[in-house]
Amino acid sequence: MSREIAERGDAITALAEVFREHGYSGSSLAVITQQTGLGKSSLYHFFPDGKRAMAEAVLEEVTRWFEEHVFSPLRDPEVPARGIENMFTAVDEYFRSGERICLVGVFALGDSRDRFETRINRYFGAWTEALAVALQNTGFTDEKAMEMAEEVVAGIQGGLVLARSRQDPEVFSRTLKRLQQRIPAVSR
Amino acid sequence: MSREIAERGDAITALAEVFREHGYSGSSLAVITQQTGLGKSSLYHFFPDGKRAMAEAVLEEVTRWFEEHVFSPLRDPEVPARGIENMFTAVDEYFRSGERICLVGVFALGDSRDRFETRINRYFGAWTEALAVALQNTGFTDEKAMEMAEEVVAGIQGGLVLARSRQDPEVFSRTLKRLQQRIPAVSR
DNA sequence: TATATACTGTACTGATTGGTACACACTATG
DNA sequence: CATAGTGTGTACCAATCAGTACAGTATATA
Repeated sequence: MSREIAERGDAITALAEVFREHGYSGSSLAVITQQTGLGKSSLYHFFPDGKRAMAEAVLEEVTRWFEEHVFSPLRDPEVPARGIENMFTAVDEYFRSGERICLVGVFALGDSRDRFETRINRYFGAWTEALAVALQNTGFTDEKAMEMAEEVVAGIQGGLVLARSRQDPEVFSRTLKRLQQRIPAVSR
Repeated sequence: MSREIAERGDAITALAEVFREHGYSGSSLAVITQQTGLGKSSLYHFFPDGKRAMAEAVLEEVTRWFEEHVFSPLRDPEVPARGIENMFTAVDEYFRSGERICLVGVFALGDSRDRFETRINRYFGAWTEALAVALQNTGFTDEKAMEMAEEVVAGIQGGLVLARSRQDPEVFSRTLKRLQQRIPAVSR
């Protein structure tokens, strides 16, 4: 019967793309099964608590990825400028230069906001604070660092919204470039 | 039977709040009837083409409002600085200093993106271009004006996303202030 | 090769979805 | 005060929703 045995990790990767594309309530089980290629039985095998658990797992994985590839390098006190540069390249790759949008942002604006408010809050909180730490380490005052960190994180989200709205990924690339130039330690 | 006779305009205003809060697919007819106080029969009386037509009407009304109160003043060649200042105050009021989010942004990130892509694109296109015109009239070169306009519109959207995500409207207020300070003609 | 565990297809459930039908009640006009 | 047009409540529809049950088939370990 079963040809290709799936793993939970693969399922999460596929689910992330579905939720990113359709939002939470737009991702019906029918859409999910079709787009992931996994039957209901497989999905409920990996996620016995259903659709909500699927979204939780996806949010957790996204946060984990950013923690490892973006937030953690930012907190390194040895080479703060490298952490910031790394953030811009990692973010550019992750969002495929503006062709992808931020799943956490999608959840934050959609009807799933209340359902996942803690995770959403933590994701953006961790990002902003890690970036502020890096900025402090490049010489910013605490206050200015927090201000700039907020500006950059908000700017990235806005760039994604605008790029998606105008169906022009270049908007995001330009936004990233502009933001990077506002940070002396990494602008060239 | 009917106590309070409703009008189409009132319905649109109420519908806007529902879609803003729950997104398109999150706004079931049950949610809509409950939150607007209008029965199905009233809704389908005003919008014979159903839910999709309700969302179209809301998008049209939002665009009309911004055209009148934001975009049009920006295009006035006589007093460009006043148009820009007006934009910041109008936007601050409209989004209730960060307690509200952008309905067009919600639609842009959600599953309704494809359904309303033309309207979404036009809204942000009109905003960016009107602002660019105003910036040119304050002395920016064409290129710099377009760049700055994109930065401001994206910044506003990002500020809204972050304010909602962190459940802290102040984030939006700070974002607005920062953006305004980047424009010489209106920073003080 | 035996057996336990991991995975999956098919068929169902009750609840909710967007939408329709139609009788009824308001209100504004003549 | 008659009557046309506007607005509304109730009851219904087929389709889809998330979730469950269960019999099956793969794979891993021994």
